[in-house]
Amino acid sequence: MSNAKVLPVLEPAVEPCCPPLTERPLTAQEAIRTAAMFKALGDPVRLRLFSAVASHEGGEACVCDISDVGVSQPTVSHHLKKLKEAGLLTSERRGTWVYYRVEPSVLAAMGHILGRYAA
Amino acid sequence: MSNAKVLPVLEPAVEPCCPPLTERPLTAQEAIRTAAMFKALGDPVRLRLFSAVASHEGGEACVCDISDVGVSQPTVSHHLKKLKEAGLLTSERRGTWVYYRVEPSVLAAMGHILGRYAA
DNA sequence: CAGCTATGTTGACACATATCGAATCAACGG
DNA sequence: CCGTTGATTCGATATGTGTCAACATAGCTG
Repeated sequence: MSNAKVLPVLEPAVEPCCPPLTERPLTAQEAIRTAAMFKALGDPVRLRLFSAVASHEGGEACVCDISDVGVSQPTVSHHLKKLKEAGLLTSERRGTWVYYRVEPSVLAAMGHILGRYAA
Repeated sequence: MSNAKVLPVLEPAVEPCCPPLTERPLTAQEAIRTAAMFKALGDPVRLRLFSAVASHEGGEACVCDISDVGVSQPTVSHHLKKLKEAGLLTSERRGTWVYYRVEPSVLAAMGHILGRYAA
């Protein structure tokens, strides 16, 4: 028992977690956290889905708009779930369709971690 | 024999390949290319190794300086090879030790791809 | 309510990858 | 030239991951 911070999935790595890669060597904890964000974008299908949402009008898109990436519908759903778990996307059901939206803070954190190279 | 451009490892995806994720949906080709870069940083051990090199004095470090990440020496070598194949690091042998150095252009490309979020 | 469409979930499988031990290669020193 | 130390490669294995078919769920519409 003890504390309730055990569940890893409830912490989508949104908070400003880690310093730029050039500042000092990351600790094991920081590396696990940061790697999860990069890993989420480390798959071509996920990257295309994310890009489709990010570039869509209004910063959001329903699954029906973005599901044409060459894989089956369950696979699309699977990848969207991964992106959501990584904190990169949020979803909301409005009637028949489910809309996905980009979470800017996590992208900002990734840009921050890349440090001076990203500038 | 024929031409010498057969080896795939000679194309480390350094050139400015892709637009920001928010500009338009990535094509399949672009996504494969971009995902490879993010994937390389999507492992905690690789991230720690890369951070150790990036934050080391002079922007370079020998394997002996950074191999204390909790995995065996062959595993360290394996991950460094992956980072090199992704174009994130370059290596050079000087006497007994091998020195690794950050390739800034790839990091810049990643920052560019993150788009306005990284700023 | 019945049927239809849009998403999500489950189970299974093929493939990739992270890891280690052992062997090998490279440089240095006696 | 041989032994030592650092670094990579090889072989094997366990785990992770992407994928799809089948099924389940949610909401609209008649």
